[in-house]
Amino acid sequence: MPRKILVTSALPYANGGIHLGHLVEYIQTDIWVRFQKMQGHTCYYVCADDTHGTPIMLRAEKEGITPENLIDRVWHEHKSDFEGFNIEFDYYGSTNSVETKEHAEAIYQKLQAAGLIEVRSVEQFYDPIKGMFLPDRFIKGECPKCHTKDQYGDNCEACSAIYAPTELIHPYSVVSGAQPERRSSDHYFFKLSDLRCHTFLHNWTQGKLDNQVVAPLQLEAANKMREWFEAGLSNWDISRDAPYFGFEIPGAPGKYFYVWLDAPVGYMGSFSKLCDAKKISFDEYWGIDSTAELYHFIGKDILYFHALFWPAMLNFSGQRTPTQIFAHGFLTVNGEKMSKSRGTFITADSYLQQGLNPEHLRYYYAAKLNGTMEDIDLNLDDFVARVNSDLIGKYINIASRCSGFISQHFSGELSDLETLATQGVVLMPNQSTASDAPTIETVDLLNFIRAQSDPIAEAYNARQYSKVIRIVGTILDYVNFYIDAHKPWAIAKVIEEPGQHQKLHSVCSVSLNAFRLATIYLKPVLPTLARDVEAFFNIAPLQWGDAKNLLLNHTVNPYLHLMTRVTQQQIHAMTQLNTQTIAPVTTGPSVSPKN
RNA sequence: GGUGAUAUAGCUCAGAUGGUUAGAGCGCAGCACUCAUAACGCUGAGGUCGGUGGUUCAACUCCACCUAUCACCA
Repeated sequence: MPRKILVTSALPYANGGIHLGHLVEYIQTDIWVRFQKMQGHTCYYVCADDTHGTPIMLRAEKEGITPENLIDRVWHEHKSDFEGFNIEFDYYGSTNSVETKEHAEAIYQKLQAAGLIEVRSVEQFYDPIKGMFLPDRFIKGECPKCHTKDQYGDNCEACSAIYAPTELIHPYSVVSGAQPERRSSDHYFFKLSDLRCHTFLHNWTQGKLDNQVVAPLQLEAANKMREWFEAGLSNWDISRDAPYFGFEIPGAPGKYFYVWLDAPVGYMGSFSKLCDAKKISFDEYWGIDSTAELYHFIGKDILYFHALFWPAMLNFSGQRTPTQIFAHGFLTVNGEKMSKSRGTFITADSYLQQGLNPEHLRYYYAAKLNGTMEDIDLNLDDFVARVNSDLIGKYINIASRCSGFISQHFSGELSDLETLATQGVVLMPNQSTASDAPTIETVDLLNFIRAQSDPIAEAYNARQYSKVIRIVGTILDYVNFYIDAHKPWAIAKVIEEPGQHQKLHSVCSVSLNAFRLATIYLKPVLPTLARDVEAFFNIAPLQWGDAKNLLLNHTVNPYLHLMTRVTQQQIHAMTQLNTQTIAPVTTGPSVSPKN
C-alpha cells in the first residue's frame, strides 16, 4: 500500500554558499526520497532558504542592498547548487514568505491562547551607536579566563572556555566598535518549563504517545535528550527587538520572531506552496489526525530545536508532530574539519566548476553514510580511488565490456529466456565461504542479484546507504567474476563453431541484465547515470519493482560510455580554487549544518 | 569544566546476544588475461582490534581508568 510521506532537509542560511558539508544532508535526503518514490509511494521533499535574523540584516546593509535583494540573490545561488547535485526538491521556498508568516503567527497565537507564552524583561548588550541589541556573536572582547583578546561573546577560541558575553573584559560591538551598554527590554518566551510541555516532550521523545508507532529519535539522539531533560528545560526566548529582519510578532509592536522560531515553520510554509501548486491537502499532512509520515533530516547540531522546541510548538498549536527526526554527523575532509587555508572548505559551486561529476560525490557519500550521528570523512585520495575503481572499474565496466558483442553479433538484441538459461549458472569466487553466499551448484547469478532487492531496500529505508553500496559491490564482483569465468571474448573468436553463437549471446545477455539490476539498486544514488542507462537500454524509467523482471528479446542502443574517471589533477585544482577563494562570512543562527 | 560518541590492516570501513587461525574494498607485490576509455581475474604480504588493569574456562566484543579525536551544553 502506497504511503504518504513528507520529507524535509534543514534550511540553509541565506548568507553564504552551499558547501560539501551541507551536501551531506541534501544528498542523504535526496537519496532517501528518490528511493521512496521508486517504491511507488507518494513522497514530497520540501526545503527553503532560512532568510531572517541579524546576520542577514547586517550583511545586506554592508553590501548596500536590501535584505530582500540579498536573500533573493542567495536563493538563486542555492537553487543552482542543488540542481547541480541533482537534489530534486518538490518545492524549494523561502522563510520570507506569506505562508511562513501566517503559519508562524497562527502557531504563536495558539501557544499564547494556551498560556504558553510569557513576557519577561531581559538585560542584554546594546550598541548605542548602531541603536540595536547585539547577539552574542556580535560582541567581542577579552576572554575572562585566559585574557586572549578579540574573542567572541560566547566562547574563547584560545582556551575554549564558555561564558556569557557580560563576562567579557573590555567588550566592544563588532558592528560599530562601540562599547556596548547593558539595557533591558521585554522578551517573549515559549514556556517550555511548563509541566504540560515537560510531560509531553518526555513522552514524545521516548515514543510513548498513543499515535507514535516508531521511536522518533535515533538511539544516540534519545540519549542526548535524556541528558537535556536531566539538565531541565528552561523557557525559550523567541523574540528579538527591532531593528530585525523577520516577522513582527502579532500584538507586539517592535518585537520580531527570532529566526529560529520561523525557520522550522518554513517547512510548513514551503509545503503550503506545494499544496497550492499541486492541489494537495495541507491538513492531510500536518493536521492533528494526519496519517501521513513526516520526516526531518537534520545535522546533529540542531537536534535541540527539532526534537524539543519544534514538536512542542506543533503539539500545543494543535498540529501533528514529526514521525521521525533523522540526524546525521558532520563532514570532515581528509580527517579534519574543513579548512579554508587548506582548501578543504569546498563549495558546491567550485566542485561543479572543476567539471567534477556530482554523482561521484553522491556515490562517495552514500558509501559512507550509515544512519547514525557519526561524522563522515571525505578523504580526497580515497574519493578518487573509490569512485574510479568501484563505479567505473566494477560497475560501468560491465556494460562497457559486454555491449560491444551484443551490437556486433546480435544487432543489439538481448537473448530470450531459453538462451539465457544455457549459461545462467555462475561460478562464484572460491573465497566466498560465508554461509549465505551462493555456491556453484545452488544459485544462478541473476536470481542471486534479484534476491538482494529486499535487503537493499531495507538498508535504504534505514538510511544505511553504506550497506547498500557494500551489497551492490558484492553483486558487481560476482558479475565481473562471471564474465571472467565465461570469457565472451574467447567465445567470440570461435563463434563459427557449433553452439558458440548462442553461448556468447547468453553470457552477454546475462551480464547486461545484471548491469540493469545493479542500476535499479543504484538509481537513488545515481539518478543521472540511471537515466543514461535507461537510454542505453531503451527502456522506461526504472522502478524498484522492475528488479523482479529481466530484459529479454529486447534491442538496446549502441553503447556510449556512461562515466569517466576522476583524476587527482581535478581534485588538486579544486582545492587550489578553494584556497584562493575568500570564503563568505558565516555567522549567526541557522537551521543549516554549520560544518 | 560537565555530558555523550568514536578509536579494528597503508587508506576507507564491516564485524547480533563474548567462543576455533579478526573480515571486505581500495592501495601494494607477484602471476595471468586482453572483451572493456590499463579496466577485469588469481595469489600474496600487511593488524598483539588506541593504552593499562580487571571480570571470565574464553574478550575486538563486558567493567574501570587513561590517552586521542569529535560533538552538545539551548
